[in-house]
Order: sequence, then C-alpha cells, then structure tokens
Amino acid sequence: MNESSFIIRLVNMKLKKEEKKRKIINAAIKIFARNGYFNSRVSEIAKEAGVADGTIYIYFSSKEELLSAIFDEALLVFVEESRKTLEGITDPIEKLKKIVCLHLKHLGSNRDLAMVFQIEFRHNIVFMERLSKTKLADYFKIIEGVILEGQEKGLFKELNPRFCAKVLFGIIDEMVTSWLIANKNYQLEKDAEILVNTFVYGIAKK
Amino acid sequence: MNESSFIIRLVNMKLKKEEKKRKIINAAIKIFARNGYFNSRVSEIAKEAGVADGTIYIYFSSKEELLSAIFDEALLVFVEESRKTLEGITDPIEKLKKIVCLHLKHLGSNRDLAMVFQIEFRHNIVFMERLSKTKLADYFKIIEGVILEGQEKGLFKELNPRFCAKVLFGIIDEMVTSWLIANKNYQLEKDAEILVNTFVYGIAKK
Amino acid sequence: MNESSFIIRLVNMKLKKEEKKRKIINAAIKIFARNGYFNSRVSEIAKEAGVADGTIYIYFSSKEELLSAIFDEALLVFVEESRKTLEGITDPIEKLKKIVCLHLKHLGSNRDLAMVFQIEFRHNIVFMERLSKTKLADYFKIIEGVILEGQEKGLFKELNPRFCAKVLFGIIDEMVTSWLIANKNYQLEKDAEILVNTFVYGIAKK
Amino acid sequence: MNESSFIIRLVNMKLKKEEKKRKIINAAIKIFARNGYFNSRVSEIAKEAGVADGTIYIYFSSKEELLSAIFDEALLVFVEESRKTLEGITDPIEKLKKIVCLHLKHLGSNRDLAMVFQIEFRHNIVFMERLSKTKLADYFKIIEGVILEGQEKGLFKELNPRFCAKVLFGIIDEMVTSWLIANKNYQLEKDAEILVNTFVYGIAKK
DNA sequence: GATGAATGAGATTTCATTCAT
DNA sequence: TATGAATGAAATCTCATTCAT
Repeated sequence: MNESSFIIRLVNMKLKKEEKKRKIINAAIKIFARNGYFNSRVSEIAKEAGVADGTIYIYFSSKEELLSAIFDEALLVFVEESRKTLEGITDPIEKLKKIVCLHLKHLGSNRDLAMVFQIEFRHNIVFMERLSKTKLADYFKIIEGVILEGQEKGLFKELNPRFCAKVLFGIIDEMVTSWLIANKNYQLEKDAEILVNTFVYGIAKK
Repeated sequence: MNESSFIIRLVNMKLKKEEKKRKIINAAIKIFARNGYFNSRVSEIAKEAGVADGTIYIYFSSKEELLSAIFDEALLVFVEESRKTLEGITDPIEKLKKIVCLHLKHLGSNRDLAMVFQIEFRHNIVFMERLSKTKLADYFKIIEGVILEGQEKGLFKELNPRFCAKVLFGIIDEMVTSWLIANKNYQLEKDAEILVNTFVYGIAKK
Repeated sequence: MNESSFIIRLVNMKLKKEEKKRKIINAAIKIFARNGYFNSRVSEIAKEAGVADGTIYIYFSSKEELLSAIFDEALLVFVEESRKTLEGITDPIEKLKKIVCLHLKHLGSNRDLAMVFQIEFRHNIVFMERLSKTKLADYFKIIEGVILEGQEKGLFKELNPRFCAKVLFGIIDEMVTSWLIANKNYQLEKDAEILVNTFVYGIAKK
Repeated sequence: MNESSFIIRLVNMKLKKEEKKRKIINAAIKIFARNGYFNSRVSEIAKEAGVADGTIYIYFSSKEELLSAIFDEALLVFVEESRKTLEGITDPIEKLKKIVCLHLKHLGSNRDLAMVFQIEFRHNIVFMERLSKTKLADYFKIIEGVILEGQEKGLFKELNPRFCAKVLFGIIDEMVTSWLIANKNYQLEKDAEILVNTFVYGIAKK
C-alpha cells in the first residue's frame, strides 16, 4: 500500500512536471509569435507562463533549446498525424489532399504556432546547429512516398520525387506565410483541395 | 577653370560616397549571410568593409536600416530586370520561364545575397515595420499579370491569378531555400524550365 | 511557524534591498561629487557600491533617475527636519537661525552631498524634466512662512515674502558654494548666526 | 602705397577673423543655453554659426575652451563696465546700486548668456581646471572695495568685507537664477534698488 | 523543485576631434 | 583658411544565465 502510494506520488509529480513544461512551451510560442525569437525575453516568457525566470532553466537548458523543443513537438505531430491519417486511404491524390489538409488545419488552428513555425523555423534551420533536421526529413519522406506511389500506379509523371515533394511543400509554405502576413481570419484548410489540384494538374488548360 | 575643377571635385566626392556605401552594403550582405542579422555585429561589418564603426552610421541610420537597404536594392533589381526582360516576349509560359530563370540566376550567382534575402527577408517582413512591402507587391503584380495574360489567351485555367502567383512564388522560394540548405554548388537556374513546366502542367500524366 | 519564517524571509529581503539601494545612492553621491554628473560613469558607481553594473538598473531605471533620487532624498530631509525643528520656537528670527543652521549643518557634514546638491541640482533643475520641483517649492514655502509671521508680528518690513525668501536662500547658497570651492574645512554652520543677522539687520550702521 | 594696402588687407583679415569668432561664440551661447553644455553638440554650434565643424577648431582648441571663452568675455565686461561706471560716483550705497543694476541689465538683456553664465559657470568652476578664476576674483574685489569704502566712511558695520561681498553676490545670483527658471519676461534690473536696500538695511524694522 | 536578485559580458550608437583635400 | 567625412574610443543599458536561499 505504501509502495503504491509512493508510485502514485511519483506519477503525480511527473504529471505536474509535464504540465509546467507545457505551460512554458505555450508561453514561449505566444511570446515568440508576438516578437520573434530574438526580440523575446526569457523573463517575458516566464511571466506569461506564471513561473520564475530561473524555473525555465530547470526544464530547458537554454533559450535556444526552448525554441528547438517547439519545433520538435510541432514536427512530431505533423509526422505522426500524417502517418495515421494515410492508413485507410489508397488513392495517392487523396493522400496528398489529406496531408495538406492536416498541415493547414494544424497551423491554421493555432496562429501563434504557425508564426513561430513559419517564420522562425526557416530562419533557424540555417543557423541553429542543434536543430533536429531529421524530423523535417521524415515529413518530406512521407510526401515523397506518396509521390512515388502515384508514379508506380502510373498516375504521376516520372519526375524526381524529392523535387515534387519540395514543390508541394513550397506551395503549402507560401500559403501559410501569406495567410499569416495577410492577418485575415479566413479558414486556411479550405485551400487544401484547390492547392493539391493545382499541384497535380497544373494551371494549364488541357 | 576654377569652377569646373570645383564641380569635378564635387562629382568625385559623390562617387566616393557611393562607392563606400556599396562597400558597406556588400560587407553587410556577407556578414548577415554568415551569422544571420541578429548574430551579426556592426563592428564586424565595419571591419569587413574596411571602415570605422562610426562610418556606417554616416551612411545608414541604424543596423536595421542597413538590412532594409539590402532588401530594397535586391527587390529593385528583381522588379526592373523582370520588366525589362519581358518586353520582347509574347508567350506567357515563355515569360514565366524568363522570370523564374532571372530570379534563380540572380540569387544563384550570389549565395550571400540569397541567404540574406531568403532567410532574413521572410523573418523581418513580419517584424520590421519600416520594411518596404511595396516593392515585393510590385514583383507579385508582374507574375500576376503574366498569369492573367495567359488566362485571356485561353492558355490557363480560370484560377485566381493571385493564388497562382503565390503558388509559383512558393515553388521558387522553396527551391532557393533548399539550394541554400543543401549547400551544394549546382546551378540553381537550370531548374527554371522544369519548375515552370511542373507549375503549368502539374505532375499528373494526362 | 512555517508561515512566520516565510514572512521573516520577506522582511529580510526587503531590508537587504533597501540596504543595497542605500549603498548605490551613497556611491553615486561620492562619484558625482568627484567628477560631476556627466563625467561620472555608471560603472564607476557600481564599482564604488560593490555591485555589478547591471544591478544599478534593478534599482534605478537610468543614470538620470539615480541623480533625481539623490535630490529627492536630500530635499525630503530638508523639508521634514526644518518643519520638525521649528515646532517649539516662537521667535521668527530664532526660527530663521534654526533653519539656516540646519541647512548648513546638513550640507556641511556631508561634503559630497553638498557638492552634488549645490552644483548638479542647479544645473539640472533647468534641463531635467522629471526633476521634482515640488519639494524645493515646499522648502521655500517654509522660509516664506516664517517671514510672513515676522511681518505679522511687526518685526519685519512689508517686503514681498517670496522676495525675502529668495534673498535668504541666495545668501545661504552662496555660502555653501563658496565653502565648497574654497575646499577648506571650516565649520560651515558657525556662519548661521551672522548670516541671519546680516539678512535681518543689513550691513548698514543704524 | 603698396605697403599700406597690404596693411589694410591684414586689418581686414583680422576683422573677418574676429567676426567669425564672434559668430561662433554667439552660436555657442545659444546652443549651450538651450541644452546645457554637455548636451550640446559641436556640430550643432557649427550649424548655428554657419561654419563647418572643423572651422570651430581653428578658433578654439576644444569644446571646453569655447565655453571658457564665453565666461572670460562675460566677466571681462562685468569688470570693465563696473569699473567705468563707478568712476563718477562717491556714495558707496549708490555704487552698489550701480554695480547691481549693471549686472542685472547685462544678464537680463541676454537671456541665453544669462543661462550659460548662471547655470554652466557655477557647474564648471568646480570641475574645469583651466577656467580662469582670476576674473571672478577681480569682480569680487570691486564689490569688496566698495564695502570697505563704506566701512571707512562709517556707513557700514565692521563685518568681513569678503563675507559681505559674498552675501551680495549670493542675492544677485539667486535673483537671476530665479528669473531664468520663472521664464517670465519681467525687467530684471528694476529689482536692483530694492535688492541693494535689503542688503544694506536688512528686512527688520528699525 | 522554485525563486528572482545579481551578474557582467557585450552590443549599438554617439560625437569630439582630426586631417586630406 | 575652410571643409566635412572619417575616426574609434567609450558609455549606457540589456538580458541570458546562475545560484544562494
């Protein structure tokens, strides 16, 4: 009995820790989105999270690590959710639509996250050494896989799949960024259908 | 004779000033490309340009202004050269290829400029108030115009021209960024043809 | 018990903060007295106070604020002590002597403070917007009040009381400044008696 | 003939130099009065004087020297005019009135000069090594002399003449400063009469 | 684990002064 | 003599990070 209550306590502590980590990450997303990474102060994030400045350093070893954690988490969601969603579907074009829709939904439903992801990620992928590029590569791999599948099924031209993945990613990326800059509240994911159609069939009349 | 020598002196001074401004801008491009805007020190730029720290402030009122000047100049070149190149061409698809080729050539021939432009521009367009967004809009307008022309000639589907411009811009942008990250020395502009073809005809087999 | 120890800790922190603030103010008085406000470096003050440069900015928002705090404090002492001292006395002339004696004693016992007060205060009252002029006005009001009282008692001529206060203040001020410049160590307050006598009875033989 | 035209040219040059020096001094008075010595820029003074920055250094070896020159000139006028005015007068009280009137007129008619003189002079007499204190001493000597004369004629009490001079100077000084701070345009010199009367006869009824 | 005061390296910017023209 | 572009030392203030409590 004593032992099990000890375990329960441990689990509770773990949960509380997770909870506080969440609060800090969410605060960071908010603040980074508002001012950009370099113009955000750790003390601001601490205030927003309702913790002391020093507390942040218990959970993250540096400001940069905190940014990195945001990216890791977001990419993890992208990759995992994409994989899960694709399971039941067979048509490659349908798959692409699903991926794009998910991507747009995920960012479109959380403007602050979108801001940090679009604006800071690209900035930091070049300059931050530690930044895990693996997760991003995984995401590209998924798209590439679908392209390849489409090619094998004779649906798509024999273009370089990586090239195609980049093209699609570029289009998505631009849509999100332009949605951010426009600062209007239209539903981002409703563009998924037309976006993929344009990617697949081009803009030329047959 | 005295008067004319005075004028010559004035012209020389003007030239020297222009020259020094150039040197500072080029140094800034180099340094910003290497470390990113926020991690670059004004003193580094001064050293690279071979001038004193204070001299930079004779030509630019702040570090931010210096960054802004780089963007302004780059965009000016984009817009002017694009306009000039399009003059003789009639086929919209050919026009798109020319624009894309020019864009890729311009950035591909100056990796440092590309770095600053791709990585810092996007970052700062959101956070820098002063940043002239007009020039960027002009550039988009040119692409949009070509799309519209293609639609009028019955070549392109009746999609929203602005949407199409964004799609194309997104594709170009991703190519450049990925070229930068890859850090390999392939010719960027040789992708122009296939890039536009993919944009125009899609990836699907007919 | 836990709660009370918590309160004790809070009180201790408060005390320590006050103590550190004191140390910084005293250091500033010393440094400002030595070099003048503009020729004093914040880092010098920090060194003298035995704290880090940045610590000063925890307690004062700027160098100017620090100077301002010195004035505020000094004037507060002037006003409060003057009021307190006058309480038991009825003779206006005696009151004047007390005020002057206090003024001279206060500055005479702290040459550095006198320096800052005489030399920087006058300099900055013109140029520093934030400088609280209210406290100085309060001090003048006290002197004016005594003059008025003397007039009501039929002791003093019917001159403008504000004018008289200025005259007295001017005399005191000159004595202090000249004591500072002379840089000799005579007792400043021993002039109080003759000073007030001269003010009250003039230099002319009856 | 040739020789005399050469001399005329030399004299003209000398005049032009004097003229330019004047322009710079006047500009400096204006700028120093507006912002205080430390917050004034040499380039501002140059602009106000209509000369290049470097030109100032042909006439004055440093910014400090320029301030010093302003003081020297003002004090010279004080001393010389005081001496001249006193010549015809015999009554010491009348003499004091003349001196005070002159002092107030001189500063009252040139607010900018008064500002620099009252506010910067006192500030700098302590910190500026080079500042000629001799001229100020001369001025004090004149006042002292009149006091002494009054004592010899049996008009004034046997107080320390230097002390009396300081008292009078303090009163004048306070009047000017308070006139400056008040920033109203009343005639400063009309206070001369009452000021000296108060100094001589005190504020007490007989 | 949590706190937040303290640290101090370091960055941008200013400006008196110089000097080639 | 006059100019004004260039210099570069130096100063204020910031802020990520630490650590005693």
